[in-house]
Amino acid sequence: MIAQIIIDIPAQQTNRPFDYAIPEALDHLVQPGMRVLVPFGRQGHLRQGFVWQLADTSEFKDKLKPIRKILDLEPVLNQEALDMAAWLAKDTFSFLISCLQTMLPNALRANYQRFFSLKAPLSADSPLIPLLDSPLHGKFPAQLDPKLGQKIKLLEQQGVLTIDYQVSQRLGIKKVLVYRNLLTAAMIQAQLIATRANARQQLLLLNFLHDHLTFTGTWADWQEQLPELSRSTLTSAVKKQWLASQEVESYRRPTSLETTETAHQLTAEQQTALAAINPQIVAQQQQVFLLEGITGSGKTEVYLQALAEALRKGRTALMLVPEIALTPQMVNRVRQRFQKQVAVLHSGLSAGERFDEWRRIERGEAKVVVGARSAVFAPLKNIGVIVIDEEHETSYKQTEMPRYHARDVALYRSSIHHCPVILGSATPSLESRARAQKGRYQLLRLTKRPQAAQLPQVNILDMRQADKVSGKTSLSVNLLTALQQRLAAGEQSILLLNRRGYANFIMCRDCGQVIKCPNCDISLTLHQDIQALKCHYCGHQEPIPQVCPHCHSRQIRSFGVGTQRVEQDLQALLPTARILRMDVDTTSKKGGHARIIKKFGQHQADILLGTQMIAKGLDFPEVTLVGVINADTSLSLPDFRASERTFQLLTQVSGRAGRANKAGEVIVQTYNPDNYAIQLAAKQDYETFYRQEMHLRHLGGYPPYYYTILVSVSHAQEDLTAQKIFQIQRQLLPILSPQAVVLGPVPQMIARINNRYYYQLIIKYKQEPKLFAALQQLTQTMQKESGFQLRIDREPLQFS
DNA sequence: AGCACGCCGACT
DNA sequence: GTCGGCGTGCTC
Repeated sequence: MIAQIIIDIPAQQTNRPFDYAIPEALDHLVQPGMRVLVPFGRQGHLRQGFVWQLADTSEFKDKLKPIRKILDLEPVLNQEALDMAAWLAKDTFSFLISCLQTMLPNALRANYQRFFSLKAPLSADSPLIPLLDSPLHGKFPAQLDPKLGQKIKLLEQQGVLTIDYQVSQRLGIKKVLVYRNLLTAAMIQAQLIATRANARQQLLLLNFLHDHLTFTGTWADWQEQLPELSRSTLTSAVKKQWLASQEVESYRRPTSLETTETAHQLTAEQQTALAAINPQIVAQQQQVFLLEGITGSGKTEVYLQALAEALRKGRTALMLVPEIALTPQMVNRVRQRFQKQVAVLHSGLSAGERFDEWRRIERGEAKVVVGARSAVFAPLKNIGVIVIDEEHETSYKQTEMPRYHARDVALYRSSIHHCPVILGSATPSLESRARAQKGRYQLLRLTKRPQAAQLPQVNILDMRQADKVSGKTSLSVNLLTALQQRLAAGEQSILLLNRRGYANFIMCRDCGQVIKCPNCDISLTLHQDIQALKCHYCGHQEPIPQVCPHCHSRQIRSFGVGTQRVEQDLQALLPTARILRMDVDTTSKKGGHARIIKKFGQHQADILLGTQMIAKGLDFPEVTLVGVINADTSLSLPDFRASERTFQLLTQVSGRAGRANKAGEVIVQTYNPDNYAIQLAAKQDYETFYRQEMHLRHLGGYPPYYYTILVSVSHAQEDLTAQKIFQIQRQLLPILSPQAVVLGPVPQMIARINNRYYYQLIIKYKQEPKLFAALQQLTQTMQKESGFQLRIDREPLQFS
């Protein structure tokens, strides 16, 4: 037998299977979907590969090398997954190997170790005895004897043992430090006197210990009780022997919720929606629903009851949520409904945690999967319904190979599993809404808020006329006054800084030169906190210069509004306000995002200041004011989706104000008060926006009236890059119909990144039967052209 | 990615 | 003559 194997070659210069001989010892063990180690190249170095297919013969019959080792006793990818990989590779012009790897948890891409657990002790003569490290637990040796492997597999089939996998790098059991008080009440009194009055944190800690002598917990637990406490105070307290610290094993899935939640009473609209969806789950029909519901209209309840219906029918369910909306609040709500049947996949998990969840899904222990983009590949069997919440979110599209859109993958899977798909949003993408218009999707609308909560009062503030706070160009007196009022009333505010297409750069006032990245054609961004200039494309970093590098003038200043700058200004204007800043800088650390949200949710701050990420799916009942500092910066982007993005952002952020019993107010500062996107977002009027925007897309010949494909080439030499893109254009033009439009070739908006030059062209088309094959052909030929990189992006969300 | 093969210029 | 620079192509 011959095994055709997709090999993981780092450079990914090849996209076809390689044939290998199956040694006799592995004869009936090798199956498609298994990972194997094979010798590759002249040196015969071992590489990991996926068995793609089995075959009887090979045209390389005399050159065949044998498979060296199998890494799985059961395939990690079933036939459905392999077929999906083939489809995905073709659909996104990607390499098969990259598709196979994105479908697996990271842990399986690297080395891992295998263990087995026994249900009962083995008999003394069992060949597995040498592998045991405890009576019921054994370890696979690095080089497993194939006969032994066969034996283990047989025992697994008989249910005598189960096989567990662990990642070798993460093999160490996760440990956390737990701090425990050592002081008695009397000792605390003594220390309180002995400690200097300006040692604020230490006094804080002592006072807390006085009232909680037995308090024990991790750093996170302490911080929850004493938000101001720094970690170093705890460590120094250990040194002074006030506290003892101890390493304790922590489990990867600590959360098991005691509380349960049952289904809510449905509104009439929610009932109508479910009455349409549920029969399709029962009938196993591949029907797509577009659930268009204003913020707070209870879309989630519809999802949850649809998931429940799938489970009742003995099927599984998949729910996709944007990464940013995968908050503990959100996850807990699903867990409370479905308890242990839920598996959660998100980027906050370590490789080990993620793998544990993946295994639970694969074994069928978890029947409901909640996760971000890549969870669409979750190894669920017999899917009954797929939900995509906030379906318009751009984060569903992956920006690297394979450039898939989770929505398209979901539609593919629904056709295999014969199940309905629910796309939900308050502001659907025009593509989806247009398909609903044409009847390809069924439109379901939720227009009312259940608890009769009223929509917030939205005021559009014309910044051309408005009084501005003296010395500040970005803050109106109205907004400042409103902030002061909330502060006085003890209520919370959210401030959105729309930073899309807007950054903080440094320019010389004498010669007008902007400081740019030496590797890329882009200005460097000022980061006040680390006192450095940073390139957001290649990561280049340099200190802030004192004089202009071109003319040596001292008149170099920063321009633009950054969150750090606004935070400083606000703090100066509102000295008593507790301001929390949320942007890439403050959330990059693991869990930083969740920590800020938690802090704000517990009302430990008065103002939450941040970029787009504060707009998504957060629910803070105490917030009564939402301010948008610059509504229109995203309007001026050279992107036909600029209005759509602005509308979505403003609609979402406006929905954040006053959701419970308190009335909310929204202040939108803008230089384009008459713009339709801004006007209609203020009214939360999606349908009118949809019609108007569709009209403009029609006039401009943009999606959803046309499909788009971006073809981009890069090379270290600019002239070669330009030549190549024109050559590609000449190749493609003859096979295109007269209806297709080719835009470009042009240099990319940022034409040089990391010392590579980028040129692109965009094809707009309706129906081009020959185009895909030609592009497929192009990926093949370009592999042979060294130094060039080709990128083909179907339906790109960013045209740069 | 590696690594061999091969074509060219510079050197003991 | 021969050593070694790196551009090019292959790996079942």
